[in-house]
Amino acid sequence: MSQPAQFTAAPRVLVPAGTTAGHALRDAGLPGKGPQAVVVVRDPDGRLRDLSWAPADEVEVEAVTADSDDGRAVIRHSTAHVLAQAVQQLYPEARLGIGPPIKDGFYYDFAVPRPFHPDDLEKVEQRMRQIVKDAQRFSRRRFDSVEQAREELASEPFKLELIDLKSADEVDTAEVMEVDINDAAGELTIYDNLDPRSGERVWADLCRGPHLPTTRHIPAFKLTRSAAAYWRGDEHNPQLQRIYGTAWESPEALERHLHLLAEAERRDHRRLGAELDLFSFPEEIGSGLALWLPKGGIVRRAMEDYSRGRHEEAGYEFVYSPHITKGVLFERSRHLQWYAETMYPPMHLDEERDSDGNIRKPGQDYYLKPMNCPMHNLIFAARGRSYRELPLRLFEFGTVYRYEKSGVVHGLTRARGFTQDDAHIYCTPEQLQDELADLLAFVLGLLSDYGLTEFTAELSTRPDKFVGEIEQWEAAEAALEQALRRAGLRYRIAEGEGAFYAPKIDVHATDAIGRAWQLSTLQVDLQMPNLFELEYTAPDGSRQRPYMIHRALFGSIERFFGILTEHYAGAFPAWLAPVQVVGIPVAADHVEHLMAVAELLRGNRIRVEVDAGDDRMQKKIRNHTTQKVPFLLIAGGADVATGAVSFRFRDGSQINGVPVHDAVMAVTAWIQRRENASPSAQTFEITGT
RNA sequence: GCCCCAAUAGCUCAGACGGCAGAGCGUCUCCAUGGUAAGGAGAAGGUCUACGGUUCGAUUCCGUAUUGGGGCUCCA
Repeated sequence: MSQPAQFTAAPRVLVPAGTTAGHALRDAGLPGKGPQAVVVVRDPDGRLRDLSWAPADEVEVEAVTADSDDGRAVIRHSTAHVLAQAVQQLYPEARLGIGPPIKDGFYYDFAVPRPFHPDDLEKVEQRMRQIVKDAQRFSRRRFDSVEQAREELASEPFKLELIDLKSADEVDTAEVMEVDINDAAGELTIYDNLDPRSGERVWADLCRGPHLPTTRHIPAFKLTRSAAAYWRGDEHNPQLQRIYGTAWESPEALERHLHLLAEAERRDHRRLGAELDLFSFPEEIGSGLALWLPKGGIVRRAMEDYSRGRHEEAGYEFVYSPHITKGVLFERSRHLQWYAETMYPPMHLDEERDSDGNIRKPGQDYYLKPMNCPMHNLIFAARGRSYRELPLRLFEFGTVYRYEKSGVVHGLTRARGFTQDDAHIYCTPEQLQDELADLLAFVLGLLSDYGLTEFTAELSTRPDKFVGEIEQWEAAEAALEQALRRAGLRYRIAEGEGAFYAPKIDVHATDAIGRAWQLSTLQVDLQMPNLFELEYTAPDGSRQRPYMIHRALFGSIERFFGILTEHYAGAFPAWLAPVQVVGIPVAADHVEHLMAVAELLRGNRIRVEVDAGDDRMQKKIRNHTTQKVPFLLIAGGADVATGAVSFRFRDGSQINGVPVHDAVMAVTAWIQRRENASPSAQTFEITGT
């Protein structure tokens, strides 16, 4: 069936005066069931309305279907109401917080005497299914006055607080909490859940809406977890118990989502790190401090080697700096003033006391470095600098230590000790624009070489806590934005999210299952050169202050390694794989032949092993496939006789009887090309017999 | 840092109103020499995370700590 390209513009329908949107849609023949069901409508002002909405005059509305973003939000929000009702029926003492839709689902916060246990969630979910089956009608009702609302919601302290906040206009609740309790006319509304037979009110919740017509219209949902969360996201407020769930336009869509979650779990780098012998986090070392095992070490070094080569080509100079320094350095950089709480506490050294215990010499505080930039500033200042040296690009794989709060540490992606691929570029004001544009192109190019190809960016501007002059900040922000435009990168502006000393660009990459990860960061720093009084001599002999660009591409090697592990689900491209080739003899007689092949490969710097153990070959294939080895070379009597080997790839495909010389050349070429695709009989262009 | 959950062999996990500790995988030994995802037999392997408490007796119950997980907050 050939059809012209479809623009999926939402259908529009005229709603005559005195009838409901729902009726008009039904008359227009739009579906009320299935993933394409119309769940709400958008009025001419762009506001979403219940299907029971009956406009005073004839209007044209836009149908919002269940499988649209807005449609899903309505489904999820309605499901959150069902969750709240179920919880209050099972635990009558539970008081309500808020229950907004979020990415992929919804949550609802409750004040309860006892936190929810996983078993409780099952009970709640069962009750929710009953409520869905009941087909309770969501019915909108407007309060006549704030007082009336206060009276009706007297037993719900958090709802009262919302009413107070809203009527005092203290906060924009829509912005702060992703929910709005006022309707279009600025009036308070409540949604009653009505029993379909008796029409009696079963439950009610302060809400702006809109909602599905009935609870029966919820196509598919599932509760996922419970956790604590602070009321209105502020850690000074009481902690509420939050229940998370997910809801979708169809059971199939829910299934797809759950499958994606399972897929993410399968790819979890912490799990793969153990299975593939890449790294470990021994308790004896401490939270957030990784031990790299030999196989992880190989991958890491391959990553570093390639990055180092690219940086060399791009004119970077390589430096090294100590892990520990006297506090005076970080006083000068202001880190001790602004970020002391995320630094490991100092080591107090060199103090001397007399025999009475009185301090004779006060000693020094030494700190582990949380950043490399102050060190690099000292390298810049090690001697006088000329404009001829600029841009000066100092690069270091610099290991830093940050005392992250215990709750945020997460595998390699958020560790306490990690190594930044850190560089600082010192340049003249005239060079800044081009340097930034080149840099951004360099960043995207390098990341692509590791197999990440989809990028977006974020421009973070001046935060509340900042140093320096506002005009300088604005100039730097403009320079960054210009670089983004020149790179043609899709970006959004994150107001106030810059570092205390600099605005920045963050580059996000999308992985194989569609998750966005923040990777690279570029910052234009105006303050460090001032604080360190950095200078270069200009052509006219005057002393000038350079600009400084901070940048890290991987962010941290640990983090990037973790992300790549998840991106490839542990099946690294051959050039990064810890073991690139394993030779598997059909029987012991064929070991010698494979040893000779391995020797040839090893001569080409290929990481190759021959499995001469006494497992059966089927078992060896299984073992090395599980270990995600890209090339398995199998040899039996036929191969030995003809001077050949047989390939088996990670996907199970095979190429048999390839002459040894051809096989060695092809594998070597594939790896030296740094091919990111996974080799298979289809992609690996070589013929057998 | 806060809330909840968890911790048993190298790994994944079972287990017991409180009374000598279990499986699979892995490891080691032997047999088997097998053409594309688990051949067979045997053995070794444990302070049941740590420290306190209750108890005749604690891996099991209680408390604290450590580490991990899910969130909140945070992420220079």
